[in-house]
Amino acid sequence: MPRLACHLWERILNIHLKKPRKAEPGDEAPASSGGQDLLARLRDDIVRHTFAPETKLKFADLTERYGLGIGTLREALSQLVSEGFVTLEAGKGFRVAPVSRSDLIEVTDHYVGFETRALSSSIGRGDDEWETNVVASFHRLGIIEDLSWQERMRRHGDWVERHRQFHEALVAACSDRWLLRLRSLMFYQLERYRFLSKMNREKSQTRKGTEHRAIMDATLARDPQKAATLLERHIRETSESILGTLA
Amino acid sequence: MPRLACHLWERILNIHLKKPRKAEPGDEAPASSGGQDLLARLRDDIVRHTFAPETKLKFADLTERYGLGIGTLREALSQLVSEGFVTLEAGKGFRVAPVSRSDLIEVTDHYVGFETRALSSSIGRGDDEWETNVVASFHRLGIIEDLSWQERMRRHGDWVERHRQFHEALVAACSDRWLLRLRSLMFYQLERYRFLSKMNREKSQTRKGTEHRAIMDATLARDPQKAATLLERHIRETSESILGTLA
DNA sequence: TATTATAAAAGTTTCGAAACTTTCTTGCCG
DNA sequence: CGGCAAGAAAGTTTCGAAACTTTTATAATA
Repeated sequence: MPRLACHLWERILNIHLKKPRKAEPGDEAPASSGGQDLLARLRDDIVRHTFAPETKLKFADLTERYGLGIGTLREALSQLVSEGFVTLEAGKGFRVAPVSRSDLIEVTDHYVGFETRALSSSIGRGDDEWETNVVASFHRLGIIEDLSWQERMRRHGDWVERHRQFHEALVAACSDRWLLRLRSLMFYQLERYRFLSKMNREKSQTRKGTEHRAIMDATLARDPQKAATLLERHIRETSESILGTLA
Repeated sequence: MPRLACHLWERILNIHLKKPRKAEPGDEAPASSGGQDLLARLRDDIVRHTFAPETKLKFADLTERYGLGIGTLREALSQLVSEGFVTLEAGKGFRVAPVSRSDLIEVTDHYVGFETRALSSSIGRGDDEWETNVVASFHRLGIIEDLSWQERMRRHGDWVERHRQFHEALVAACSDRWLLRLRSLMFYQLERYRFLSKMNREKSQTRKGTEHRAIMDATLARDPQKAATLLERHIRETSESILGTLA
C-alpha cells in the first residue's frame, strides 16, 4: 500500500514522543528553528577563536564547515552582528569583530555592573530551588577544576560550559529580564577574552576554585554586599591578567 | 555595438560618482547591504506600532509591504530578535515582542543609567564640534516643538527622528563604545512605549521643550551633575505617564 | 453529537542558482 | 617600468521555488 501518507507513519511513530513534547519543561529556549543551534555553534567558534578576530567569514568555507545553506548562515551571522561578535560591511561580507584593550575594559566594567546587581537581586529573591541549583552547578564545575592540569585542558570545552552555568545559576533568581539579557551579552563577550588568557595562566588556576567557593558561600549566606565584592574582584582579576597579554 | 560590456557603461556613467563615494564622510553606518535600510524600516514600523505588539509577522504580508524577498526579510527579522523587538518560535515564525509594565520599568531604569553615565562622560570630553552639534540638533528639534499641536502631530515622524538625534548628540562625545551601544538599544525600546503615550498627552507638550533646553544648558555649562539630574527626571516623567496608560 | 483520523490549506524554513560587486590578474600603452 | 583599462575570478546578496510543519477544515465512526 504505497498510497499511505507520510503523515500517518509519522503520527504512528511519534505519537508517544510528540504529545509529551508539548509540555516538556526543559524547552525554555525560544531557539531559532531547523538550523537549530547554528547560532550557538557559530558563537562558540568565535569565542573559542576557531575563527580569529578580523577573520573574513566566507560563505564558501562556512557552508562546508557547517553543512548548511547560505541563507541559513546569513541569518545566524546577522544575529551575531547585533550581539557584537561579527561586523558586516556592505558588499564586503562578514568578519569576526576585532578585539582590543579598550573593548575589554569596557566589557569588563559593564559586566561587573550587571552581574553584581543581578546577583544582589537574586540573593534577595532566590528560593530553595535556586539555592540547590547554585550548589549543584558549583559542584559540577568543581569536578573539572579539581582535575590535573592536563585533564583540565583536555576538557576545557566542558569547563567553559559549566563555568557559564555556574554564573548563570547565581543570578537566575533575578527578576529583571533585561538585566539578565544584558549580563548575558557581556558574559559572552568576555568569554572571548577569557579564552585568550588560557595560554598563559600560571598557578592562578587553583585560586579560581576557591574564589568560586567563596562567592557561593557569601551568596548562600545571603550577604549581597560581600558576594558582590568577591564577584567583582573575581572578574576584574581575570580581566587584568588578560590585559597583560594584550599588551 | 551590442557586444560592449556592462562594466564599461557603468564605469562611464559612474566614474564621477563612485570615486568620491569611497571617501564620502557621511558614510559612518556599516549598514546591512542592498536591503539597505530594511532593518531600520522594520524597526520603525514596530516602534510606531504599525505592527502592534504580539502581531504575527507573516512573510506573505511582509514581502508585499516591503517588496523584498523572504530571505532578506528573515535576515532583518533575525537582527530584531537580538535587539528584543521580535520573538521567534521554532516552526511558528516571527511575532512582534509584547509590551508590559514590568518591561517598561526595566527598560526605563537601564536607559536612565546608560544615558546619564554617557552624558557625564560626554560633558567631560566634548569639544567645540560636539557643542555645536548639540546646539544644532536642539534647534532642529525646537522648530517642530514650537509648532501648533496639529502641525506637530502631522510631522510626528520628523519629531521622533529629531528627538533621537538630539539625545544622540548629547552623548556623542562619550568614548565608551559599548555604553553607547547599550544606550541605543534601550532608547529604541523606549521609543516603542513613547509612541503609546502619544495619544493621551495633554499639556505636557510645552514642558518638554523647556526640559530639553534645561538639559542642553546644563550640558553646555559642563555641569554633569545637574545635567544628569534633569535628564533623569525628563526620562522618568515620560515613563511614569506611559505607565498610567498601560494600567 | 462528540471524537478522532485524514486531507487540504496556510505558513515557515531551507537551499542553491542567478545577479551583482569587489578583488585579482593580465595585457596594453606611455 | 609604472599606470591603467579590461577581463576573469572570487565573493556577496537577493530571490523564489521546494520541502517541511503547523493549523484549519472535512469526513468517518462510535
